[in-house]
Order: sequence, then C-alpha cells, then structure tokens
Amino acid sequence: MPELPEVETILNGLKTHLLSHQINKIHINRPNLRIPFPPDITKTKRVAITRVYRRAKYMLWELENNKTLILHLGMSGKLLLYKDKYLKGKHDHIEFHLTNDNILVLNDPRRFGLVTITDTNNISSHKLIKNLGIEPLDEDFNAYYLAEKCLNKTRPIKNLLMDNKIIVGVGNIYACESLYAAKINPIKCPSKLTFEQISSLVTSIKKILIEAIKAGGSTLKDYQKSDGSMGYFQHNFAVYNQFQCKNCGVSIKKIRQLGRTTFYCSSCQV
DNA sequence: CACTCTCCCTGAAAGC
DNA sequence: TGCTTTCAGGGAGAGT
Repeated sequence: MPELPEVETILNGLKTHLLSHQINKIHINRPNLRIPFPPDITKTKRVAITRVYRRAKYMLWELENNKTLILHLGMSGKLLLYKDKYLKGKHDHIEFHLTNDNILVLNDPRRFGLVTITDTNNISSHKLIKNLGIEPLDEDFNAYYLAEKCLNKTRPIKNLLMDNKIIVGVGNIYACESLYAAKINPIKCPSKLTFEQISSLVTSIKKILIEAIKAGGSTLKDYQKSDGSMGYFQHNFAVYNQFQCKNCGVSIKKIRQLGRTTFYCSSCQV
C-alpha cells in the first residue's frame, strides 16, 4: 500500500529515467482503472517529460506538449521498469514506452489506482487536485494551522487527519502511527486537544513521514528487483498491526473508524 | 457546512 | 482438500 513516503521514494527513483528520455507511446490494456483512461491519452507520442513531482499521493509528470499525466497507485499499484524483454503480466494495465526501449508498466491488481491526463495550465483547477489540503511536510503545516482546523470540530481526531481537504498524504497507517507517537487517543475530539498535543501531533507526523522517506531511499537502493520494480519497503510500525504496546505492554486496541482499522494503546494514548 | 457511509476491486487468509 | 466468506484500503460522491 503506497503511502506518501513510498510515492515520494518511487518518484525519486524514477526521476532519472523519466527526465532523460521521451515517452514514445502509451499503450493501455483495458479501458479504465478507478476512472476511465481519457481517449486522448494514447495519442501521446514522442514527447519529453520536463518535470516530475508529487502532490498528495498523486504523481504528476509534466510533458513538453503542455499536458500533465496524473498517476495514483491506489492500494496495490506498482510501477515496473522493464529494461530488456517485457512479457505482459496479469494486471499490467498501462504501458509507457520510452525512447530508450525501456517500458514502464503500471501493474495494479485491485485497480484502485488511476491515470489521467490534463492541460498543465489547468492542473491546479483539476478536480482531483483543486480541493487537496496542505502537504504535511510543508512548513505551513504547523501547530497553528492544525489548531485552527481543530476548532469546533467534533469528529474523532483520526478522521480529521485522514481528511484530504485538511491535510493530504496521511493514510490509515501513518494516522495511527502519528497519534501513537503523540500519545493522543484516535477517538479524541479535535476541539478538546490542547495546543501542546496538537503541536506534538504535527511534530510526529512530520518526523514519521521523513523517517519513512529516508528508510525508503536506502531500502530501495539495496533491494532493486531484477525486473526493475521498486516494490515497497518494510516499515517498523510501532502500533499498526501490533498486539502489544512497546511502551507499556498493554494489549493494542483494534477498532473501526470510517470503515478503516485503527490501532491504539488505550493506556498510553489519552 | 460537518460529517459518515458506500462503492469500486482482487488476493490472502480464515472459516466451514 | 476445496469452496465460501471476510477483510484490507484511497478517495469520489451520495446520503444524513
């Protein structure tokens, strides 16, 4: 499950490949992923990629023809880089053929991912992008920002953290881990948090994401697969999928919030 | 506006 | 052993 750190790491790993070659053609093997592939996407021919960046969990590839490709890996999406022979595998849904004969393939069994294309000029008003909240690693994401967002809010703090209109890129795992690190109960009402707790939460979110990006960078360097795929790195989760609190030894509680599993320590997180 | 629920999908794991 | 059920999750859009 690619979370923000994986997306960041995968994109960094691909940067050199994408920026130094052109896309020769794009081939699709089915009409859609979570949303349909736009009809004009396969008309992309011999075009250079001029910029590659991330917004939330979206990868954005800016093309020299004033179009931008928007990619999301969803739950199970992988980008596989084939340098030699390519045999189409199950769930290989879209192929980016590069001018050096490398083929970058999006493989996504659960098809929660998406690939679309839009005018670069309109990227910030694109419906997938325009309502996105602040980036967690942006310096403007600080205790003052989050405190303001917590004012008069009644839903559980974990639900607020997972709201993309408020803050992006904090998925289920990192929401659980950040709340655990900040010793805040995921059920807690945002308006009842102290400024110190909010401040601690912001610090935890940034720290955990940055650590994961660093770990990803070194892991991917060591574990580049033979087919070129990046895969996902193993994390050391403190609370997610754990049975016992590493701090106090109490059993980790497992509950559901917004249809997602939340793990927390009822003793450490108040 | 604030917030929750439903749905999309497949494969792994658990249940029978 | 083999079939069926359950569960996991991101995010758009519908519903309360």
